[in-house]
Amino acid sequence: MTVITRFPPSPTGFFHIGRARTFLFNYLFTRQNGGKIVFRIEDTDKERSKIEYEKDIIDGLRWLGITWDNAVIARQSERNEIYKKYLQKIIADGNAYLSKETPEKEGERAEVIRFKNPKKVVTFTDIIRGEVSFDTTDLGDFVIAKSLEEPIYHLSVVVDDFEMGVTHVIRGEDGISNTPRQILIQEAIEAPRPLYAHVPLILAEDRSKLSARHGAVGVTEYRTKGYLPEAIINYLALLGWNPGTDQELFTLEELIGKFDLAKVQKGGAIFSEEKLRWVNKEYLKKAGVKAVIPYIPAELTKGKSELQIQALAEMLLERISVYGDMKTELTAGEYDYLLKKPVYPKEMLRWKKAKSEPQEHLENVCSLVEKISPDAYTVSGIKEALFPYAEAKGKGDVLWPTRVALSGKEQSPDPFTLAAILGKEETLARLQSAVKLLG
RNA sequence: GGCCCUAUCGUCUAAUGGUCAGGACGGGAGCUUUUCAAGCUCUAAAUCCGGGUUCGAUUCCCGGUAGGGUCACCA
Repeated sequence: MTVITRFPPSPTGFFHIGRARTFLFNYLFTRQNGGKIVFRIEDTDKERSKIEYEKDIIDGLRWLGITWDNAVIARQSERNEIYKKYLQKIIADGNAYLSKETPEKEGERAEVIRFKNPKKVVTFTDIIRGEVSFDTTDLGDFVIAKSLEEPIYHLSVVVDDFEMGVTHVIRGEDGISNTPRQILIQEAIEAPRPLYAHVPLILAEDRSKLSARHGAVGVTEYRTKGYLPEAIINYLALLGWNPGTDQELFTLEELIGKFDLAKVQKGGAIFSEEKLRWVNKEYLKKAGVKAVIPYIPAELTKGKSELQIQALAEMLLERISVYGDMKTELTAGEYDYLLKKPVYPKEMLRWKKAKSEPQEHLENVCSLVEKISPDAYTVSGIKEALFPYAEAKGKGDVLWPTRVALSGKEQSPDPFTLAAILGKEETLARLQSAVKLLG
């Protein structure tokens, strides 16, 4: 039996991180079984469906690298003829009927189509949860369409899943209570019952269902913040599933190989951006220095040579978890010393444990820097030039004032890195200013 | 409230009818280092409660409690 699953977003909101994980689980399960995924836009609600949401979902999926298999995306709004056919059958069989109503809200109809509830206990097997039973009596005769031309979600889903040959319905736990009425409709149209798997919800800090009121929940927002798609995939896969080993970092291929739907957790999991940041940092390290360069804010690279940018990128990579951190820290003034000449009290130039005066050291450092050839003016080249002197005179005595002269800060990257980023000319200028300040 | 689902460190989770209940993030301490960052090492921290079953339950059963989901002419 070929596995067929589906991505059935309703374009009534931006691409949510929780939906992304549900799609990911569908994706992993289907790929490992050599199956097919049907992408289907559930836009039967014309008022709430918006093209911008649809675009956001598709863009987000592409960015994450989650693929589907139908070249043309199915669209429920174009399938009314099909639903109508099934509605007519259900009515003809006596399983549904036209019902007179008293409209209470705007837009409500005086006549709708209600399903004739057989009032029985429905039991289905959930791959994640085992047997689940519902008594459908409490559901009453629920509405399945506003008219023959306007089906409601439950009807269209069941018809589509049947027509498209869906074998596995993998969806969020919030869909579990929809299952009994959908099974009832399946039975009415004589469709086989797919296998169900209800994955636990992603929760906010307060353990409620993660939603827009909890801040960043859109995939696009994480993309804008500078997260790597691989990191998000990796983190999301681990939220509610694990391979049973200590491994935490996986490629998509590894996930496809190791994922096990039946081992998915039953309880909801709180989304931790803290941990996502850690995963992302691991991926940043793998991507390396070259990958950081395009993301460095232009203010920091302006007028800098390739060697300088290289040193800058190395320094930044060590300090960030997400590319967007560079922008955040820049805005916070974290890198002001790279943008303008530092201002600091001259006492700062003296290391608190110093045994000698900084002025002479700074003068000597100046002349050592002077002698470095342009192509050796790198972090390691500068270190090579200065370190023997620093070791001879006391590392703190020499390096502390050098670093402060370049950054004007108690805490900053090391002086070799700073010198390489600033460039020879600026480095010398700053060292000379420091000497002048002391003199 | 009805119905459904769930319950191991703060968080994500592993494990077994018998272990010092393991790992990761985050926290704390230390090492390294001119400072910061990074790195390394160490450390604190959990089986919701009450009954059973059992020689023995975190694990199996029942009850409670707590949390979540869902109860549309939305999806």
